[in-house]
Amino acid sequence: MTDPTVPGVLHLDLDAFFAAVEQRDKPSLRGRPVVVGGTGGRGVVSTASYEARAFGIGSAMPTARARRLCPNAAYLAGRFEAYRTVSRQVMDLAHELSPLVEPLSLDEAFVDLAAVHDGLDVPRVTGIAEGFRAAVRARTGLTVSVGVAASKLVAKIASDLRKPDALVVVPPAGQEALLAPMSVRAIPGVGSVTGDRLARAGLRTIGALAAADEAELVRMLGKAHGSALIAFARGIDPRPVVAEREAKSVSAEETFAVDLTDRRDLRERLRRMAERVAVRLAGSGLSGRTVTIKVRRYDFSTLNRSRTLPHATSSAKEIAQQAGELLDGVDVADGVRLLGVGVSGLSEFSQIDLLAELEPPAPQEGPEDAEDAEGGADDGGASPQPYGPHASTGWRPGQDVTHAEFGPGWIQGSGVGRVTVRFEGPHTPVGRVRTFRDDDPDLSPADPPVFDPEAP
DNA sequence: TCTGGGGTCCTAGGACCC
DNA sequence: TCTGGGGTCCTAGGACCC
Repeated sequence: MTDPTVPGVLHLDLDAFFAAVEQRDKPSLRGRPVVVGGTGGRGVVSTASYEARAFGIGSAMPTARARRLCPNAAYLAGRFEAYRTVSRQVMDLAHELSPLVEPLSLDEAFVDLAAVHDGLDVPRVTGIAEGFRAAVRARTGLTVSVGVAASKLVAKIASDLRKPDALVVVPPAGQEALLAPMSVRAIPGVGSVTGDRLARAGLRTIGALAAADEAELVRMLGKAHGSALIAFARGIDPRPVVAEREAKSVSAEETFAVDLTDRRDLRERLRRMAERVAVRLAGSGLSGRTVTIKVRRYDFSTLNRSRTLPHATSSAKEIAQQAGELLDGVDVADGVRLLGVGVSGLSEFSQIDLLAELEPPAPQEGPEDAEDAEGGADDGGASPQPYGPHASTGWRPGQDVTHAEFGPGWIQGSGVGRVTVRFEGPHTPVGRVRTFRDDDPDLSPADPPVFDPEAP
């Protein structure tokens, strides 16, 4: 439980994280608009650099619209391996402040300072937070915004207040004055639907919400949301910082470049996604009892179908089998734009599951599955690929590569049998561009470049 | 403008059990 | 005959977050 009289909760939020890593590793992109996200026809923006935001580009915007707003930005597919490495470094630094670190995503976390410090006040937490921000910059070359307050709610709002590269400490006594005039949309958990509902009831600011009638709010938004929201508005947030939350589900999904209607094709894609889910389950030593498929249709309407097994599984084959049967119950004739599969009801891997994985496949499953696999493989080549030209060549914009003669670089673009590479890295000057045939044997994918904090 | 991929949490109805 | 009360599990849908 957090102490409402002490500014003991720190929230950290890396600035324009994915785009900032790209600009760090690609000198030619520094100071320029950079957009990381889906680069295909149906992609959306994950992160826009501040230079790109000046053009009106923001998260969750369709990339096609971003391209119209700023055709000259660099559009990159994202390098999650590199982002994970930086994230780990930042979380390690957070652990030096307190063992109680609660990551929310790759670029955000809460840290419970009160868990290790007594007598925290504004000057003390300011010193701690500035030291942390300096350490992040030195270790990763990136800027991080930080908010410190007496609760998670206010710490998170504070970190967002003067982004980028800012620290905001909210003393408990200043909390009410800060919150009252802010829009209800500033509260995490109030999105467009809840925001509109509140606005229709005349509740636009946190101050107005704080004075609202709780029973009415509960009627409008439901028990949990209604009472939590009014408490937040009144500055009451007793949620503790919780380290190491356990995963509740593991899933994979894919939006297709073109809506699909062929059942065998869909089934084969579902099977491949089931494999990815199974690999990740096994990687974390988990298995689950409930298999869910997600189907988004041509008109964006989405449905889920799930089935709970008497036992937990992490077998790709079994997940694919269950998912396939669930898909049989869904009408796909009008076109499917997204398909996904997930496993929930997770538990730690049991001995029984381990044995089942080691045993040969049950004989009665054999023939049918073999047929499916063959049909799917035949089908694969002719089917529409996700995200057009990049997927077919294998080169994705932003991807790290190395060339036998020219060394390390990154893919600037590809198409019509050619690929353009810029040869530079985090500690080089802006590099030169060269174009190759996209099947040039001298060109190969590479690991992300290593950022060296000691480099000049 | 036309909407990704990976998640979390909540609600509500029905089955089933005691 | 005609109708309890509570708890848990399952399924489906939806809001929201980064």
